[in-house]
Amino acid sequence: MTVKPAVTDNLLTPSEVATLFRVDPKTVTRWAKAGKLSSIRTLGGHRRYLESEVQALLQGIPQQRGTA
Amino acid sequence: MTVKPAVTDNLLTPSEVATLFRVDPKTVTRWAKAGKLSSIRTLGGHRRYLESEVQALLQGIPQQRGTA
DNA sequence: TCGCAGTGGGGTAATTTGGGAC
DNA sequence: CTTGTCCAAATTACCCCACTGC
Repeated sequence: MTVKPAVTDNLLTPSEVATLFRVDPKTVTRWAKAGKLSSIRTLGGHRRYLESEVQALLQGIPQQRGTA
Repeated sequence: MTVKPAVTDNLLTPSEVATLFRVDPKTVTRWAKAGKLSSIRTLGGHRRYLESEVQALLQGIPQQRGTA
């Protein structure tokens, strides 16, 4: 059934995502605040992003919501 | 986090590519719109170009499509 | 505990976008 | 046909400082 293994739910730091997109870490934070990127927060308030999410976005794959 | 594997191509900003080609950023944008240049967008809509692609073009290496 | 690098928050300047026209 | 410049708006980059993460 061509079951895809794990989704590599690896967490990336703002600088990691920023490097991937060639933007400023602050910009990545802005995306998270804008709700364009899913973010997990540490107990200290820092954000962490899903690598799978970032990879999908890099490929130009929008968030598929509702496959009606 | 200071070092990261280069699993992704280096991305250039419109002004970077424009400087490399000695043209206006607007012209670079037109190339992207014309499909002559591969480009990925940031979540904000800004374009980022592959340095490998630009370098290849700068060297006069046309994109072989169709192998006709 | 200390220190270093990274991160968050706010604000401002610079860049990029989009379309139309010459 | 291609390139450069005008307009307005949106997005991004860099400044400060205080705190987090390791």
